[in-house]
Amino acid sequence: MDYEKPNDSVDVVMFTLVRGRLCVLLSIRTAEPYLGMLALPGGYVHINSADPSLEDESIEATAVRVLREKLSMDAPYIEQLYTFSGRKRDPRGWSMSVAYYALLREGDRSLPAGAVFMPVDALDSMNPPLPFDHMEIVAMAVQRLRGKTSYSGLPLFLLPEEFTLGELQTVYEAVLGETLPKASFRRRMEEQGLVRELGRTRLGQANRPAQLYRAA
Amino acid sequence: MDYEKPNDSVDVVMFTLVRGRLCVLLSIRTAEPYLGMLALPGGYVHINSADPSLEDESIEATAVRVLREKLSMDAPYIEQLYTFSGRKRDPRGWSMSVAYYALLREGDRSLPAGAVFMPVDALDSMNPPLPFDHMEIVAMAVQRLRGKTSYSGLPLFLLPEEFTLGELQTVYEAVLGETLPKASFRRRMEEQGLVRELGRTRLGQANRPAQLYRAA
DNA sequence: TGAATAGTGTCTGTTAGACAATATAGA
DNA sequence: TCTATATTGTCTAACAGACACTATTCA
Repeated sequence: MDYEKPNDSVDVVMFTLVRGRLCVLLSIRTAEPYLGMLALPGGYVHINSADPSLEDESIEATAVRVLREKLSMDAPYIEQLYTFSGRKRDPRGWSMSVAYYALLREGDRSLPAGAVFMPVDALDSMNPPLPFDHMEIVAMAVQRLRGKTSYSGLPLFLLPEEFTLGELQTVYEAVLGETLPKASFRRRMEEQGLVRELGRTRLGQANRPAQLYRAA
Repeated sequence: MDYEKPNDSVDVVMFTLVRGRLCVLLSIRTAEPYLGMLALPGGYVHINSADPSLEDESIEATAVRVLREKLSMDAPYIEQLYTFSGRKRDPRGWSMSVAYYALLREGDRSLPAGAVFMPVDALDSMNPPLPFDHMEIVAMAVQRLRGKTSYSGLPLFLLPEEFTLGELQTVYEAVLGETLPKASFRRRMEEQGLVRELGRTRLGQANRPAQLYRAA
């Protein structure tokens, strides 16, 4: 194998909720190109044939390591999104980036310096826009998240471990960008067995207390 | 970038129908490792910073080139599946393979020497099994194909351009591995606007002739 | 008591599948 | 006419959304 090889890296779209809005984590770049600009956190794959204990087990391990090293974060959900490639996406030359998206629970948030949560619906009007093809990556991640939200319990990873059905519905609505009928939503959560009732309630509000649930 | 880099390659799961059965294309390996064994067709990404006209525009272009060069085939549909990675999947060392799956129309078939179409439901009992992690790749491709089949017109790419609704239903059933209710199937194709009636019929059978359709 | 949200029940239009009746070619 | 498949129509059970009624806490 003496041919030229692409640069292999990982980019992560980390979603979370901030005051009920769907946000992605952006990080200020500390190296060229685009030094100082906000971009998706990412990094190179680590390989070390001399000492395999120092290398990434797989590209997903790279993604997990990037989140841990650069942001001290451990996401409860991470999934491969798509692999972006070509000469033009990175000024350093032909590159391949395996994009992942991850979900972080609302409130799990001790952001290191240089990182921000940006509302997804504000990205379009961001100026300057995200470098590389990161806009495209985020767009695909949002599309995937919405798609899976419509038939799965994925948004459960955006909430604390205990939550009410009202809170869960609010999260679904934030992700999908539309309101949902209450009765149908509750029926669906029950019937699909996505949640488990705890038998405790959340008091302190001037209304009937809500049952607490966990992901099933 | 003076670190070690993974070997980047592409593997393609090419689906087609042979006598109504869903098959994948396997190709006899002409190089080590696993020389002489049946495996998914694949190849390395071509990069050439000296002469960009010789290089692959993207990893998808690599997949298309592999099909063309090694098999003289041009698939009407190709889509990225997943990226597999790690040290152990290839004895040559840490590697990354972007897997694609493609659909070929039934009948478009002038197979080069060393290539075969293997029924998907025969793969489990293949001995020796496919090398590398190709079994896993095919399994994921079948899963993706079935998933998309249940809500899209993907199997249209497995048929000749003109077909009857009966033929189309047979293809859906071959892909999904289950029979479908006729009336519902026809309603769905019409309502989702997946097909267009041509106004011509297919004669020659001892029964009422069927209308011919095309993908809409 | 009133406000606010939680939780539940009913109704209705839509739809997927079951079933079967009719249509039309060749043998 | 008979056989085989095409095509269409009807019925029904299941379900999603609309709507609204009841429940329960704090102010």
